[in-house]
Amino acid sequence: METVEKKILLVEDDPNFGIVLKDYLSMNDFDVTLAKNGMEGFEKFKKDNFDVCILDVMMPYKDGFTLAKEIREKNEHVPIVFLTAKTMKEDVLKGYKAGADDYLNKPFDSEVLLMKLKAILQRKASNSLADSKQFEFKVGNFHLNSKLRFLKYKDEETIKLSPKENELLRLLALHENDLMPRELALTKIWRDDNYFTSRSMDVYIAKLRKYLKRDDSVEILNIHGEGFRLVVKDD
Amino acid sequence: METVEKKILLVEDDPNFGIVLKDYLSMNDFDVTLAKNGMEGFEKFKKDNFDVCILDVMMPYKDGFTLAKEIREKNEHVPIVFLTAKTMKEDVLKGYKAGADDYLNKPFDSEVLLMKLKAILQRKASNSLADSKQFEFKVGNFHLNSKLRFLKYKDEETIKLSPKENELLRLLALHENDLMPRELALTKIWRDDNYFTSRSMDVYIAKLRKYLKRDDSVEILNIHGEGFRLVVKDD
DNA sequence: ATTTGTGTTAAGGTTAGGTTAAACAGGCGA
DNA sequence: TCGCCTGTTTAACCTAACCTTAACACAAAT
Repeated sequence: METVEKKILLVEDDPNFGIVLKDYLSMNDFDVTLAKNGMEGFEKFKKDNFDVCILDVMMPYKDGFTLAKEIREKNEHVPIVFLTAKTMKEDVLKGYKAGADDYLNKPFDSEVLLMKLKAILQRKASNSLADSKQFEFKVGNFHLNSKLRFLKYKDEETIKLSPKENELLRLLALHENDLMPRELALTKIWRDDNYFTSRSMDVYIAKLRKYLKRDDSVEILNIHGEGFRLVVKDD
Repeated sequence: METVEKKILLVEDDPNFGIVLKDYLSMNDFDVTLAKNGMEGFEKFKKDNFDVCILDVMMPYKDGFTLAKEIREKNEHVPIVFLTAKTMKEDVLKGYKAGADDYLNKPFDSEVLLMKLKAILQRKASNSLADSKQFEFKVGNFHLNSKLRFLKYKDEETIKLSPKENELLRLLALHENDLMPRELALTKIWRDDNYFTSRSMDVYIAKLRKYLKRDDSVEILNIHGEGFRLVVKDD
């Protein structure tokens, strides 16, 4: 199993710098969405759930602070990091007032940014108590959202999952490339381990296999008498 | 009622600087405990509950990083701010690794420190606070004014909403693109969760769907047995 | 060879949800 | 007081979603 990459919203008006930073962060296993200005940034923010926002302060039309305030209105908790060329004290103060989590002066060391992001995300993760519940997975070219109960293939179709389908696939994903014991699913999902629930589970395995057929690199294998194995082949 | 002053543990080996900073923070309504070295700092940390720790990095015997690690072992969440004279990248990285919440280079502006402290404490506090009252939403091409109970489509018609319609749409908007659990609406709006209130809610969902029909990019989806999801598609 | 386990499809039953319309309730003006 | 308006609930009917069970075929283990 692989956890879904953390989503970053990067709002930066300088296209060159924006692309470079985006690529750098992507290389470091972040899922980066780049917006070219404050307007676009806010639109993108509303349409998705981000783990961190990185905002350039100086942008035409809508500066980083204004954007930050709008973002804060929609989401009180999402961490915000400002980038600025200025090292003016007023700006720094304004930034913290706007709800910044951190502050970086350009030019900054990309490794430092990485560290800050990691620190912020880690802090956030440990802040939420019920974080043991994991509900987003990347399985081959599929994306499983176990909270909203859907499976998406390559930004194409969205497949709605029934509660049982969803739970079963989630359990398989949690044990990706490893044995997911029959008994585990039966006790966790069906709360009973008998002939009929076991057959019911097989029916659901068949359903999941049908969904997963559209990606050759993903497969549910049976381990006779033991359970199932969700296999994801490398490309 | 007045909130109790926030407690700060300040660990700083330079006595002059330490006293000055302590007084400055005290004047700004913090309850500051000053320790002259890492050893003393850790002892004091164990004996009390602090809201923030401010640690000098360069101290004899036990440096700030080592102290931070010890503190983190005892308390995973307490925010830590480092002070350092050095501006070395290695130090900054080391700081974030040690679980820093923020980082300040000496000499720093005391007002900036104050801002950072406020930001850190506020963030921590608002993490536990309930959702703020929000009354205006943009949902696709609609504009919802929840205070005046109307819904407007593209500067065209103004649709008046009944109290229940309004509250329900507001709840959905607050959870845009995310699950709005059935139970949440029933307890928040209907104050009772039974068969009939649940059916009533379905009737209201139908009404809202009728309103939202004029914009193809907006849709209320059902998640069987869980609740509803207000989805706004990209253009 | 026989038993036990799995793959798969389809039928059946149950519950949740979509929708419309009628019933009900309270406020308000005639 | 009566009727009307508005908002809300209840009822009714229908479809969709979900899950189990049955049935039959095949595979694996013994």
